[in-house]
Amino acid sequence: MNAYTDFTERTVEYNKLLSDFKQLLKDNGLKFTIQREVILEMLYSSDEHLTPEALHHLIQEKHPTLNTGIATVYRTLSLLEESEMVTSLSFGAQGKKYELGAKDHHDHIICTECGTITEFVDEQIEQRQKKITEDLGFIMQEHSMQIYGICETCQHSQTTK
Amino acid sequence: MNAYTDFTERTVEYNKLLSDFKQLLKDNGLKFTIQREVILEMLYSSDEHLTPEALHHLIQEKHPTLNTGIATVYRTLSLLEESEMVTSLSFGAQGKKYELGAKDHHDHIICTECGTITEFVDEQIEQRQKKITEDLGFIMQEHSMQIYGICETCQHSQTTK
DNA sequence: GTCGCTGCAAAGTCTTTGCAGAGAG
DNA sequence: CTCTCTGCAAAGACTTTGCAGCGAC
Repeated sequence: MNAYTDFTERTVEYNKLLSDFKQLLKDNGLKFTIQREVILEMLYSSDEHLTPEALHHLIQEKHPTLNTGIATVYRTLSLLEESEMVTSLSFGAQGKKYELGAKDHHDHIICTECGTITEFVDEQIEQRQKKITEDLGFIMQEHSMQIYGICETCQHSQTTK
Repeated sequence: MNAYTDFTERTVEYNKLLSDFKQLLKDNGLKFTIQREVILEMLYSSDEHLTPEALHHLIQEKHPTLNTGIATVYRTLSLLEESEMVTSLSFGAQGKKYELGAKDHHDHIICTECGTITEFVDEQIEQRQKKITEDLGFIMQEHSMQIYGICETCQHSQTTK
């Protein structure tokens, strides 16, 4: 269904992520704690764009004994964002959502009915963006694009509205 | 310097905006108040992407006698946004910025050094977005794109950093 | 052992809401 | 006149911070 997900690579990918994270911590004299590991793991395995609150909920559900505080979630997300291991998205609604940034660059298409976020990449647009940036005299650092629309599922259930 | 700004059209454009706004209010049994007019006027004349707070400041500066409250600014912006007369942008940082939506569609390139926002449109990307959306089975409603980089001015003063 | 990390609760931001008087239609 | 708006202040939502004990190294 989704050509971009290759399950056979997940473990390898996650292990790399984890060791990158450990390295990052070591380089900065920070400690590798269970809470930090769990946050990374949840971000990785959930494959979703999570709000800090949703992430916190998920952690309490999967690892209830840890009794992780929301403050730790915020602190770790900030840490990960500063280190560019995760990216934050703020689409209109209140609050941010986070996703792992280790994945390849991609853009988002958001269903305005059900809120689902789908990812995509288009090489043609990528190149065009680069050109526009240069034409305007900028040095490009990053970019993001969102399309808002109604997904196939919601189109079909549209009659109920 | 900016090919997209045509000063001869500004008054006409603003008057249209204003009468659209009055019509909108009338259609919904709402009242046309000085505060609402001033908010629209400031949004129009400032040509910038304003935060509610910045807008409030600007209003207090230009129309100190009105003593406009921040709550009114928020209420009016929500009203304008619902009616699609303004668009809100949320680029990473806390809080939203607003811009008049009556202008033609455009995207944004943001300088990560000085925060300046430049607008642009690229027909090629527009069309590509449409195609992608269709390919993914979505019905497109709107879209937004942001490029982050370093503007020409900041590149030159980069040495000071 | 040391020094950073964590949970808790308190403090900050930004935004929304309730209310009584002011003002548009 | 009526009914919506407004400013004010209080309440909410989300995020950050201070602190004392806990745990990684």
